[in-house]
Amino acid sequence: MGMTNEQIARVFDEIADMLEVSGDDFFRVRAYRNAARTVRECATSLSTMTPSQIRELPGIGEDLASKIETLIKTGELPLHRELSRKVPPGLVALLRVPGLGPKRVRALNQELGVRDLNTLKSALESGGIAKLKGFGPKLEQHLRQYLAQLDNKTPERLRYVDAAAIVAQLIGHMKKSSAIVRLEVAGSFRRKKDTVGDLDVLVESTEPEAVADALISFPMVKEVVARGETKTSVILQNGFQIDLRVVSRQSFGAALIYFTGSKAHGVHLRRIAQRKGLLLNEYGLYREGKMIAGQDEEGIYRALGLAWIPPELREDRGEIEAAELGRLPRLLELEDMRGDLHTHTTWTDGRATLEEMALAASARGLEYIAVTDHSRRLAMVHGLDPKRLREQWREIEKVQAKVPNVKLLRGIEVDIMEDGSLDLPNDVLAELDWVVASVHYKLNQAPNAMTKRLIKAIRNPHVDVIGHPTGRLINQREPSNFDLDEVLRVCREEGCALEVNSQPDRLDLNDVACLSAKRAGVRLVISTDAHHPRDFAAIEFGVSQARRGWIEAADVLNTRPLNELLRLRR
DNA sequence: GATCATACGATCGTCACTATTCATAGTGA
Repeated sequence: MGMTNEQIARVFDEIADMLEVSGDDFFRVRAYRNAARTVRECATSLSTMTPSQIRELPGIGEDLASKIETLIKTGELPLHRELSRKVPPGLVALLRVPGLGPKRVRALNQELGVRDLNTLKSALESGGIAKLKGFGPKLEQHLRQYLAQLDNKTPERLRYVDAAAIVAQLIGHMKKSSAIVRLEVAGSFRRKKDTVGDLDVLVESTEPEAVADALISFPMVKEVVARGETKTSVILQNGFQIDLRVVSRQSFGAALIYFTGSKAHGVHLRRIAQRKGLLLNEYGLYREGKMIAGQDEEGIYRALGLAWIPPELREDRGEIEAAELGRLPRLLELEDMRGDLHTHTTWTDGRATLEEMALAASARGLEYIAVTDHSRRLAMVHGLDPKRLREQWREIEKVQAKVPNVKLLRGIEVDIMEDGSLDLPNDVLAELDWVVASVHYKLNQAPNAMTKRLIKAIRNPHVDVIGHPTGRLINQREPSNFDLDEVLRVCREEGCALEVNSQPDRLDLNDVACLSAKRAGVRLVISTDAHHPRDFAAIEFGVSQARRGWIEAADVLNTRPLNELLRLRR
């Protein structure tokens, strides 16, 4: 049978969710969550491990080991099946509603028969929720607001990273077809937008039928919505749509421009073509009915008098004017990144030891990393107080001796308190090589208060950079509201940098804010916020956002060699 | 459910904030 670690982890996570709303023992729930995490992070496939090796994993005892064995052998688990039968599927989703946890969800279910978002809505309409034990008028009001906001939300777009995972599988599958000469994924995916609504797949082929068949046989496909001569559309099990277009070699470049977009970019290009007495469409660039370009993008841009424009810039935010003048930015490249200035270890909520992180950084060829664990305000992750921070410095010294080729900077991710003060005293901060200051709670402060809070932190001379400045979590949490221009002004004045956090659900600052920062003369830091060795790879996503924001290597502090970086500190 | 270790039974990351029960349960980071 065989199951991937991710699949096993998911079963355990679902069991934990279902046990939780069933009101099962909290520690049992946590045991399943821990196990899910262990399995997910295990570097070798559990299907290839012996039972005794599995038993040795931390948090996996006799019982869970045998459950894993059952899963690998049969692909399912009686406990999971039984719980799925007992617990309404929509009930688990209610745990994600702010203000609702296992206890309240259970109460809603037992007292009012609430099973999912819809029945919750009816319960709110018919009243009575506020009378439930543990519920009151305030909470009822919050729930109403939340549900109303859900209603006007546009359908969810996938995070770039999730789209990328689908693309990787899709390409692996399609490449097996010999009918495909060339394949490119266009659309917002190619422009590296932080979220992707659907996939536009462009294929060069002389056998459109065979290419369509290849797409339709992709295992994730749930439904074929359209099938024509050159266009096929399918919907995947997760609701994501893929549009396939088969084009000829001579039109490939024109189609690539057309389907990469953005729409505004395309409109602007066609206007330029018109001005020159040309016609641009998805098949090519024509003069008096005769094709003069179309096979590749460069040729079309050239014929329009433009330099080739990187997809990340194609938003009609001035890139066409810049291309006309030969003044396109020389965008930041992945290879420009020399160090990572935001990382965590097992001293707080990291999942790997300082040594493991240092070795991973070395393996990736990084020149330096800042070890920036949390400060004490984040009690849940056992945030560092001055005493433990100093203890960490001793370990940094020891690990540095073992891993000499990556410079380990003594850092902190210090919490910005509600009033803008910092969670560690200045004399301690003064001893550090690198200080990231971040907001982790009370993210929904009024805009004025949040602006003041950030500015006070920026004015602290020890702060090098503000971490994940808006606090947004893609599809989960809105960015906090503050006056970005004012914050940028003070950053510029104080020489404080802003972070582009590369975690796939943060990407914070986003592309537009990167551009604003650049225009305001504020330096950026692109970091991964790595909690695990494999997180270092996420730098790719931060770099993409920065590229979308016209960022060049010179705009980013951690493209510099170490000595230059330290000199540039304020 | 795992772990530790008085080898059975206790312990398992903490703390601040919110709403309601105004001292405490529930939630969230």
